[in-house]
Amino acid sequence: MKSTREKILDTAERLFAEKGFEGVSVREITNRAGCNVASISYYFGNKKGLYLTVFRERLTERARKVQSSFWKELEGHNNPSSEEVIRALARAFLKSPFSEKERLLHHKLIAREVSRPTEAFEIFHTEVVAPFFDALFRLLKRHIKGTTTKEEQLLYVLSIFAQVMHFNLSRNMLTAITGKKLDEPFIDRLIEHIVRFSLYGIKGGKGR
Amino acid sequence: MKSTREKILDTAERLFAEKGFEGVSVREITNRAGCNVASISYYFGNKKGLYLTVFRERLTERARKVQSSFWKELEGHNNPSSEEVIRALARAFLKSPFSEKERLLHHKLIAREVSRPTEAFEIFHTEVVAPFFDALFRLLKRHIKGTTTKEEQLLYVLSIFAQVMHFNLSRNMLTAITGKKLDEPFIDRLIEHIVRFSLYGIKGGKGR
DNA sequence: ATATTAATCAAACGATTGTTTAAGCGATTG
DNA sequence: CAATCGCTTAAACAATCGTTTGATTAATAT
Repeated sequence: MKSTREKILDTAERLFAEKGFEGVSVREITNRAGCNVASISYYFGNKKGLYLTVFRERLTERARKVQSSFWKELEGHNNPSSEEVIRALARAFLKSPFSEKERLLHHKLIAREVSRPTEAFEIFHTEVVAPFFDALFRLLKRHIKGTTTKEEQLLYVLSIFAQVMHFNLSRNMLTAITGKKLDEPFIDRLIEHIVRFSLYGIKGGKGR
Repeated sequence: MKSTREKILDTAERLFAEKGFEGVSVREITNRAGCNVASISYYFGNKKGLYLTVFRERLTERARKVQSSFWKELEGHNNPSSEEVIRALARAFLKSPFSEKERLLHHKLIAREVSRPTEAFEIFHTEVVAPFFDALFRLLKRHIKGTTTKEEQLLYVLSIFAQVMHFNLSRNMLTAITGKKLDEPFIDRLIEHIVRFSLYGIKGGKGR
């Protein structure tokens, strides 16, 4: 059976993702976790301490799994093409080894921090985002035409990231507009869409 | 001088965008607006009524301006190319006739509703999003290769929309990574990036 | 078995939440 | 002048917020 501490983290992660930091009360968290209110100050100091712990112990770890599944996709290809890199990137974020629910939860929490950074963002950025972008940059650099700047390469990665986030977060709008569920085969088509969508600048463009 | 009602709407719009619905108290709104707490129930019934009014009177109107600036870009071209449509779309969203601050505010409020819909989303979707997507679809349909499905065309629009939202919301991360401010010339480069980024599927792709 | 530590609990704390009340204001109307 | 109106106000409301307290139970060590 799970410890009280873990049950609180499970519940808090879900509720923070759904409603945001101010949208959830500590009592809702502890009630759903089946424990006492005082447990939060006992294990995490206070509410903000709980929130930061969710990032430190849950999000950064999950993000590392996403990244390792990215590198796994590229294994064997010792000089992957830009298309292979982009597909691996899209797949890693949209087909990471989590349940659909877990992935949505993960991206919601990140999206909140990205659009309104707190102390949690600092943790996440230095530990996860920055080193990954660095590695990605080195990987893409080789295939770039002469005129492409570093800024442009970074924008490619950010554009992919943007789509992954948005397609996850705007499920309601997405299904309302397309009429399709966001199920496995649709996600596969989404990935190929992102790849196709992303290749023009590197491969097909006629320069600026 | 502005009426109390308008001052409340101004302040509420800004604070709801910054902190979200639960993140702001009615007293913070009225204090900053320089009026009494009771004014909210007097003019808007309650807090939620104020939030919905922000969407009804502010966001939908602003969204209509964005759309009309999109159609203005395409004026004269009676059969615009896909590149022209995409550029007009990106420009309308990133260079709409608002201040930078106003545009950021606008997108933050929408992003919140998209990732966690309330009643406000229904208003916004039926009044603004749905008819615009319909018109866009008719505009793009002409240039599509044989194999492209309607789903795919919708994904193109959503991918552009995703980037606009993300580049606006993730300013902190964007400047942290690229080292550039999100100023006018950078936004111009962003628009061209989005256009280039978006054309492969329609023009350059070799099919599926 | 006893002493010590860890974990959980109900209850209460003061502060803040959204909302309502009733009195008061100046301007307009009869 | 008196009455009515739209509007603003301070004060109070119950409810909920995050946090703390002190007692009680469970687990571990001596």
